[in-house]
Amino acid sequence: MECGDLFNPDCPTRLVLDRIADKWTVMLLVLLSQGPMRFSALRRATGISQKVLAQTLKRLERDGFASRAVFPTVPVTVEYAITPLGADLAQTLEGLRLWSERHIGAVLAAQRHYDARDDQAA
Amino acid sequence: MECGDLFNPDCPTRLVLDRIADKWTVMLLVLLSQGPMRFSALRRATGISQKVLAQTLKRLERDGFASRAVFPTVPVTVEYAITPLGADLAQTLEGLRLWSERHIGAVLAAQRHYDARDDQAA
DNA sequence: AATGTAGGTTACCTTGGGAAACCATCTAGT
DNA sequence: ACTAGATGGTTTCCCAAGGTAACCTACATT
Repeated sequence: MECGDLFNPDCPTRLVLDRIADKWTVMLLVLLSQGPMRFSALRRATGISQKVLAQTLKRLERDGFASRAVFPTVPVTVEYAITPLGADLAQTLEGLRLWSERHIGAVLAAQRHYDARDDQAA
Repeated sequence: MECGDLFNPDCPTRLVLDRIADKWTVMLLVLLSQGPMRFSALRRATGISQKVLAQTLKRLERDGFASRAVFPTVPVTVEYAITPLGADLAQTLEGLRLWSERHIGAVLAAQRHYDARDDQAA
């Protein structure tokens, strides 16, 4: 049942959107697309909690977006790298990052305007 | 403090990503970019719950992505339309929708592969 | 009077994220 | 020998966000 229709609630395409339309997923994929990174480097770069970072990386690996490599150094080194599929997605997500950085001013202005109007009503 | 650096945890750009990297936001903006829609039409098209739909639409309005118009018909008609800012964002998100629909097969295949490997280990 | 429709709000419960502690393994320092 | 420190997690607990279902207002039909 691979209907390919995002707007059918029973379509598996929705599952894909559920996964990739997530702030941590976006941030990790954009980071990994710049080069492989280790667990603690990802943690420091994003500020994500250890638990959720581990969960999110597991999902990225399961979905075929990232690969996990363990090097028996001491202490152990675990490196996460992006896959071709993940790189393809990251390119799409990069547009989202650029949009955020470019339009944040407009969004904050809209919020101030909305909140001011709200105060009048109250 | 509009630093414009997505990877700084204290940067307001993160707030923007938090809002737009959300599955309901993506779906609603893509829908609204095709034309204005009423509350219940959005509800039927997405399957989102009434409570969360109302919340998400309020946020979209506050962030300047959508506008709300009330028509005093009976019963009352409330129409949501996309704004220029929202349309700009929706164009970026449309890429995400297309990606989901085009690569769902690869993702499902990766999941099957991962799960099969997992079964062996167990 | 009862029912239906549109657009919500409210109460309640369950799920998921965040903070902090713990753990295994090895090395370096004293 | 003992302690501290780094890495990559897992576990525990708590709180906020999401889902379900019931209710509400206003009017119109039957």
